[in-house]
Amino acid sequence: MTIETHLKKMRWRDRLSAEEEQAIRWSVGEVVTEPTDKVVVRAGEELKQSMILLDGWMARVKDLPNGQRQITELHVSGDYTDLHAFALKRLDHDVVTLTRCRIALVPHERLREITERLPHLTRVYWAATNIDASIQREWTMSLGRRSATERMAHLFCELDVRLGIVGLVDNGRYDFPLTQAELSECLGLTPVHVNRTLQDLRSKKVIEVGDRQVRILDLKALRSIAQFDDDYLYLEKRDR
Amino acid sequence: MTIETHLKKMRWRDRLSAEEEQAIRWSVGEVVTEPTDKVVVRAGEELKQSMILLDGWMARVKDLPNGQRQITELHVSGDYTDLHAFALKRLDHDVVTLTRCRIALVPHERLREITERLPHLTRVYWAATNIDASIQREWTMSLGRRSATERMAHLFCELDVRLGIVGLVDNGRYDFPLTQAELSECLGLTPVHVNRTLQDLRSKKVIEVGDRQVRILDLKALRSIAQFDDDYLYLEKRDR
DNA sequence: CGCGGTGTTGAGACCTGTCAAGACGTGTGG
DNA sequence: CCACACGTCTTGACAGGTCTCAACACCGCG
Repeated sequence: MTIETHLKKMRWRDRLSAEEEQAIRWSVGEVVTEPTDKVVVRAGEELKQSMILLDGWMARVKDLPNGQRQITELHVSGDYTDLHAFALKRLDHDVVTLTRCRIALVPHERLREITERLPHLTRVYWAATNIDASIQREWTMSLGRRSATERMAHLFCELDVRLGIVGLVDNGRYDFPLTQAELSECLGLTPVHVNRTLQDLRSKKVIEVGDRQVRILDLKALRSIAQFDDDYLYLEKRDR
Repeated sequence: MTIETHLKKMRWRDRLSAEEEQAIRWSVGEVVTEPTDKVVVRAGEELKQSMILLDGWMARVKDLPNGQRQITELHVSGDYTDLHAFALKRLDHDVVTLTRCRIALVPHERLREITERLPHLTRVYWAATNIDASIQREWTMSLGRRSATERMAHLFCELDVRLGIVGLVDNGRYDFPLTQAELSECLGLTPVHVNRTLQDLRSKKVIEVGDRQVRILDLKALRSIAQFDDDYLYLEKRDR
């Protein structure tokens, strides 16, 4: 995968001019590879660049003093994992790899230049961070109001859509490299209960999870369990 | 309260030039008053303006098809309640009043002009929406990993800081107009359990809640219960 | 061959939810 | 001024979802 994956995702929601696409390509500096389970960005540190994930899975993680962890968002190919760091300068959470990852680094200096010269692209990227926030809002709702089964079904629906956008879903099947422990950190559950909830979904014959991949057997039923509505993913073109 | 409250909050995190402050003042159009419990913005509708809350309390609410509700963020005087609507054009949640509110309306046309002419102010506002997202992330963490008592303590710590910024805390005391039912929608609990959790905090002699106000008796203990750390509120000046 | 990480299962505890009833305060209308 | 309705807060008994702790199976890998 290349930076084209990121462009593909951006084009899903906005019409980008040739100049803007060129600016995006120009903004990318070094491409690096990071191993599994590496804390790529640590909460609080001063940041001079942001990252576009080309290949692999990453996550935003918040730590509690007592050692508990909450994953607040998952990132897949084509995602800007910490574009918000450009405006914030430091983050309130870690950014970690969940698999081996290829990452394109974007110096903030270049993003700054985009905000100086390309107001429309700036608004588009602004919207991108807002959509991240929207996803987080949906997770908040899941944690507050959905049962374990619903919450899990919802996550798999979300990933189905987000991976679909960048062509990573094949016939209801997609790679899913998280361990049950990591999944439990997304869903606010214990690993044991994640295991039981997976069995519940499996027994309902809507989804199979295992072997580092997800297989959706009955998307309609899965969405119905999750009360899933993709509005919050803003999959539409708008003038910005 | 006037638009000055909003400026006060902005100045907490950024040095604004005279031109930028003027642009903010210029951006404000009509000021309107809305009654309690009004849905001011409904999820999905096309938006042409955003709102700065001058007086009162508002909230972002997400509805589930089955009628359950989750409040994903509370807004107080000086907050932009839906600045993200500028880039997104529609929202994935409602924005509602919790009290009688005075609201300044800001046409998106003027925000657009700011993004065309004032890149620094644009980055500052971009950061503002990112801080909203950070608050939401912290709520996600609360819902995922903190117990009812911790979660509630955390919320009251957060409000203590956020209201303090705009001068609405007097000696550990601040107005708090939410009903226990509304509080339960913030915390992902039932109203009954909110009642019991309040009694728990009260019996620990750290806080008293009632009569539409909060009185913090022992801030240190409250913060310790909540494992509160205000990093996520970004209360520092940075060059953007 | 043994080890660590991951997944699975069982029993019991605990936190939070559900349901129901009553107390209290406030505003309204007779 | 009283009667009443309504929203809010409070309490109790019980149910249920999720957690805790512990043990074991499985597997890839050194």
